[in-house]
Parts: sequence; C-alpha cells; structure tokens
Amino acid sequence: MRFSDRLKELRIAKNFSQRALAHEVGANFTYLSKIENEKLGFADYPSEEMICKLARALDADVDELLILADKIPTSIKRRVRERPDAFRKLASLDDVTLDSLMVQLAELPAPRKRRKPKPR
Amino acid sequence: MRFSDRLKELRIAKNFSQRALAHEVGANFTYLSKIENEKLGFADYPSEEMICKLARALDADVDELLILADKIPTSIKRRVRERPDAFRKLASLDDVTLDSLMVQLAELPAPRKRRKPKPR
DNA sequence: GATGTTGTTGACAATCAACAGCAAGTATCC
DNA sequence: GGATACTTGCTGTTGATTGTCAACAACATC
Repeated sequence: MRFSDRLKELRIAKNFSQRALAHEVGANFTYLSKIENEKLGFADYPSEEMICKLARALDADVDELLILADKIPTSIKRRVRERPDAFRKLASLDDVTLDSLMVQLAELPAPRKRRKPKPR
Repeated sequence: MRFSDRLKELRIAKNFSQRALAHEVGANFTYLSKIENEKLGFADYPSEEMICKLARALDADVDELLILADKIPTSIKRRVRERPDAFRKLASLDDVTLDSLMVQLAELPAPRKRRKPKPR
C-alpha cells in the first residue's frame, strides 16, 4: 500500500474533508490534495514533521506512515543514536538470523522496561 | 570524539590540504574549514550527501562519520526499510536485553546458512 | 623580508526543498 | 443549478545548505 492511499483511507475513515484535515494540521488543503494524488513537485512525500502532524490528527500510527513514506520511524532513530554499534550489528544480519531473533524475542516472558538513556 | 575533529584527523592522515579535499568532493575549501571549526551558520553538521562524499574521498567509514554527525547510517536505513517490523521490535528493547542479544550474536560462528540452533 | 602555502572568518549570494495560496477547472449530489 | 469537495498549474515565501569573495593570520622557504 502506498502512502497516498493510506492517508486518504485514514482521512475518509475519520470523516474528514481535505479542508478539515488541512486545518487540523495547519496546512493548505491544496497541499493535501497534492499529497493524496502524488503530485508534489519535488519530493515523493511530505516532510517528516508533516507526517507526524497528520498521524496525530488522524489517530494513526506515526511509524506506519513514516515507513510508507520511506522514512525512518523516530522511535527507531532515537534508539539507533543511543546504541549505534548494536544496530550496525543488527543491520548486518541476514533475514534468517533476523527471523530467529524475532522468534526468540516473541518467546520472551515479560517485556521489560527500557533503561535510562545514557547521561550526556 | 566530535565529527569535526575526526574529519580533520582523517584529512591529515591522508595528507590532504583543505583545498585538495574540497576539490575531491566538489566543495568549497572555506566550507570545509567551517565544518572543521564548527562554524556552520545553522546546522551542526553538513548534509548526509556531503558526509558520504567526504567519506569516499578519505577512504573512511561512512557510517562512523554519519553517527558522529548524529545521522542514521545508510546501511541501517536500508535494512530498516527492508524489515521495518523487526527493527521496530528491536528498537523497543531495553539496554539489558539488547546487550544480551549482542553477546549471543558475538558467539555465533559466522553468518550462517543452516538451521537455527535451539534457543536457550 | 618577499613570497607561497595553508587555514580562518565574515558577509553576502545562489540553490533547492517544503509548503502557501490563488485561480480556474472538474465532479457529484441534492 | 447551487453547494460542496476535490484537482492542478502557476507563482511566491521561507529556511537550510552550500557557494563565492575578500581579507587576514601563521608559517615555512628562498
């Protein structure tokens, strides 16, 4: 599914007109139309900030929209910055190894709380 | 270590003058000077594209420089786009769990092609 | 001590991406 | 046949990134 279609879907589901949604996120309704029709002159997708605003206004999953827009979810960004070496390692894993990690994590008893971010 | 210092270090190690390196990456030498002295008017670091060019010209590790510049390494970006769900899960892990995964991965012989070993 | 090389810094210009906003259209539905 | 919602081409604005120019300091070498 494409970003444009998903956005429209979410908007319709909320019974928002383009104008109403545009007002919610402080954007121009013609800009939203261009997004939904993939008629943005330059980029393929709106900015990350705009996507976040749209997600909030639509009660949608920010990360899902970011991924559809070929951007890196902010939650992942933050964690990669905190633990760059770990994620470089994880990114180097092949699909099979990654899958086995997923299985293993799914079997983990209780989701523990994350540690405090390292100090400065 | 800061990005600016690392860049200078790499440049000196290659016996490049700022002017020579600037020519290699198609940039202006005064701009490089500003980067090395953290005198960029707005941003703290140059663009991702510029960092990639610098890394290539210096035979350096792109990802290392990107991390120093507080950006997401391209290798990680690519993998996150390929396996967004896996990385969303991984990003939600706390430091302790992440550490234990690292230990486990360090014990793995090589990127394997056979069957996964039984967990625990 | 003139000259050449390198680096530093400030002020300003150029470029481009993101978005605004208008205007004139289409489509639909009542 | 309004009223409403959407589309689209065009132009404009703003901010971030980089280019360009000019002046200057530090230093080596001749």
